[in-house]
Amino acid sequence: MPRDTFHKLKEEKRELITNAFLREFAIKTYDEASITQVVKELGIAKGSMYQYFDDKLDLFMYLIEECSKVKMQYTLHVSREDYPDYWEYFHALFLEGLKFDANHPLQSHFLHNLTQNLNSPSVKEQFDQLQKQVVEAFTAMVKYEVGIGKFRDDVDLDVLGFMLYKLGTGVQEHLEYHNIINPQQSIETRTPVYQGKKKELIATLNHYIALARSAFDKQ
Amino acid sequence: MPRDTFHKLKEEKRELITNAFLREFAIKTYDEASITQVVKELGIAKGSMYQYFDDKLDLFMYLIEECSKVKMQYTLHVSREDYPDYWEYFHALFLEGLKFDANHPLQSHFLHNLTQNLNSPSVKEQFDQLQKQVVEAFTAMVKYEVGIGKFRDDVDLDVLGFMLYKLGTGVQEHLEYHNIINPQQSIETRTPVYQGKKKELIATLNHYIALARSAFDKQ
DNA sequence: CATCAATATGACTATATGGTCACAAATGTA
DNA sequence: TACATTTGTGACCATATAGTCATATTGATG
Repeated sequence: MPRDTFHKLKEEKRELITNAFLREFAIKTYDEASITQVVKELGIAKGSMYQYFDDKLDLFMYLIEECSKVKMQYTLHVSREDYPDYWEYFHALFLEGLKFDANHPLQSHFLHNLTQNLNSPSVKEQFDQLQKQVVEAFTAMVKYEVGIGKFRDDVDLDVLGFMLYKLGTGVQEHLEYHNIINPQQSIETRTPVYQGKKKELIATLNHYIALARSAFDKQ
Repeated sequence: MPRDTFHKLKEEKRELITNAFLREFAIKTYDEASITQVVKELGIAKGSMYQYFDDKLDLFMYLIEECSKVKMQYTLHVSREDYPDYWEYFHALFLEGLKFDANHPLQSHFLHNLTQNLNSPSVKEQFDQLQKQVVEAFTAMVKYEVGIGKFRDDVDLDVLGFMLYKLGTGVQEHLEYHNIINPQQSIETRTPVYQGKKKELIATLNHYIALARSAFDKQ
């Protein structure tokens, strides 16, 4: 948690600082990211940062929380009940992700880099915790779908849940792997990751959904 | 590539060195792994290491290569033609992996840690290259199965390939996530990762295969 | 204006490590 | 034994950064 001092800052300065660090952590590993550098860039003293945050990890967690909040505003709009089918819901979630990316590129960049970022041993614990939350959310969804007879019931729920989680991250990784999106480059050019790639994303997403339907749906 | 000096070493010493570093890289990130420490442990001079290898990366790549060779000896036994069905072949590959793990725990540990290991920016390039090889291998398999009419042909080959790749890594990650296996602990106790967990592995594997059959097979 | 608390500052410390290099030891050769 | 070549050695250097702290600055308050 940031200290009071940070919250008391003028909004402008607070955002300047937040954004500068978002940028740093968006292109570097947690361990690589240098407070010294960013602070120099910002023209503020390093000591000040330690008046705002307990330490590097505190700062990092704050950034995660802020970005998550912003993204939530988008995904919480989408509600399962509005869709007759889980996969249309799943699809809709991705579209919200697109909006988020377009409107908040910096936050999107940061979150894109998070996976790699979090492999640093220094934040492994935090990563495991986050991952657990996400997997559990997916497992809960699966459970619901099985319950209402939409998903198959002959496969372990945990397997379905974990696979659904992997499916979510898989689409993005697929697009990165095939150079359709390039988060690193997008960060440099400060453009949304999916700018001009909406069609490609949706096409790939639909392919994955086609596979997933066969795998998950009760036949 | 290790220097000649290294190859000329007595086999015993060569293995002592190799094993010590396998252990180090099995429990730490590439960046975290400390040559200084291992060398101290081994009781040899740091300078000697630089007579054996160009640098840290050279050493690391050597370890990858050695372990891969050993594992290959197992997986190359399995041939697609001996199975009527891709998934039985897939299953058989995992069983060979089990044998490898049981007979070469150290190498298995190292390879298990490789994924996390390779997220260090210092070796990102190497990781991408390795990943590319693996994904391409899977994509080739998929292409073959589609060709002989076993796999569906209405989904992009790249999607099938990438998903199959994810499936391979997914089973292991699933077991780790659910604490069925614990590579870190296994390294400490120097026991094979899957020791006493064969049944669990196979059960989970079969669940994933059940899903995959529905997803990939031509109906 | 004077006083006190909250902030800002940046030189400095502690800490590690990859890699080098001049020199020592060992091994081979004749 | 005398010489040459290959190996082994470990003190040393360059490098970088998270975090600290005594001090200076600012701002509010009466």
